[in-house]
Amino acid sequence: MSEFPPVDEQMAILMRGVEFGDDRTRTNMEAELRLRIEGSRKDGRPLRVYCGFDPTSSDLHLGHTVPLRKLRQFQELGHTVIFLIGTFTGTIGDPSDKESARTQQSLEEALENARGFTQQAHRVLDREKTVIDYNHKWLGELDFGGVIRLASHFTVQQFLARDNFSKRHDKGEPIWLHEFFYALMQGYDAIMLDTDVQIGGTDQLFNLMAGRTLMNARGMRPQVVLTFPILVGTDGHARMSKSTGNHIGIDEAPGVIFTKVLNLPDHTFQNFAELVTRWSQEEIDGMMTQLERGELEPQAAKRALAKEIVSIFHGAKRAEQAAVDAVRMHTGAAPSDAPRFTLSEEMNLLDLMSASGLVRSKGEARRLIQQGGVRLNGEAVSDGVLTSVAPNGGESVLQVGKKRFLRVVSNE
RNA sequence: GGGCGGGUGCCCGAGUGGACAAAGGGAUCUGACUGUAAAUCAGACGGCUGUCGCCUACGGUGGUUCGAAUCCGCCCCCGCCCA
Repeated sequence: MSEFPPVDEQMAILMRGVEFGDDRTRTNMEAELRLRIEGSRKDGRPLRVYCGFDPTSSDLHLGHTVPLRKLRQFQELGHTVIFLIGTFTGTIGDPSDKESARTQQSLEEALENARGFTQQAHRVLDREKTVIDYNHKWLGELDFGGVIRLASHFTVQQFLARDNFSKRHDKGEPIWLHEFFYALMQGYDAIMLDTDVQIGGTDQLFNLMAGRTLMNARGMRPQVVLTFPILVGTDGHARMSKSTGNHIGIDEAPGVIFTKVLNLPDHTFQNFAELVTRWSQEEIDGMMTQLERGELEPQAAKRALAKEIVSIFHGAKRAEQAAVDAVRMHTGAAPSDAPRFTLSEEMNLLDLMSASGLVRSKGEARRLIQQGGVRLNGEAVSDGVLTSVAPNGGESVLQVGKKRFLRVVSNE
């Protein structure tokens, strides 16, 4: 049976982008993966590959797509991919994410979020070939004895060696006991899914390794672990995450994604190009050289990046539109996807801005107007109460700052 | 279980009876500048209100007081040290 591509071909694709803290781990994992692939080819058995995602919100962002695209590659090579939703782990909070260590959600919330998650994941994964599973199914069933047995394979020192625990420990910041169990749960997932390979971000290395420890303890062949670089957020430094507020959601409007990418700090270009585009390494290297030589404007590079990213999730046509809109917006015209507000009676600007959701409160609207940040049809507004808009059949454009637009229309 | 120190606005953090919607910093927003970037400078940053005004806020709750983020009682939570 050789329905799988040759080993070297598979290795080349799968190892692309893999990053470990040290070379030893890399060589070991690479060797182990090769053995697995050889075995799979010989027996005609697809590898079982999984990656877990905590449904802390119902939306996936670009950071999630990095491992998703790797899963997709496994799928295309004929392997079995399990999209595991952390319906249980999500209720605990991953200590890798300092904020979420505290916010625990209910299973109901997790399941609710999982719906949007799955739907969005199918934009990257092959719907037909993806196995979806939920870890509350087995983690929720584990009894206390089972938990203790899992815990007995680790020492406290092992956990304290982990960067984010040791730092917090030194600073006297709280480390909740339940946070320690996060790694155990992820490891147990690997056991229950009987995986060959688990992938994740480099920040997940500890958790992925815990899976190996536990599988070993059970006499199972430990999973191969592949980790990938972390995608930075729009601030250019911190890991992309919704709770940090530096994310670019794949379900966001094309125009929003486009401008967010365009506004990324220049130095993030390579990180994004390598992790979230379909460009080949050669193309990216070429662009990097051009950038260094000053032959390519950083902004032009980001424009191309923005177009590419939008077209991945929304198609080439809408990416083109978003590019056009970005230019229009720069000249003060409303983009084609600006929200609309239908006026049924004459309203002053304060009421209009607050009713349409353009601002959170009238106080905010007052402040913005005072600061000269509000324009009506291109003209700066000086008073929100005296200025009003009446339904006249035409369209008025209300603008806040540089990016927020509202098209005010009336149904007359 | 004991001792000590804490719990303040989105985050960090000052404030120990009135001058507190609460210093300062960060984040954010607006303006200037600019490459629709970064950096920098200026302003804003609980809600309602056409400037004086009102309401809601300093872990929770109940008090003391003309008046409490500030004092007292009880409760909940966190850190350090001891057991």
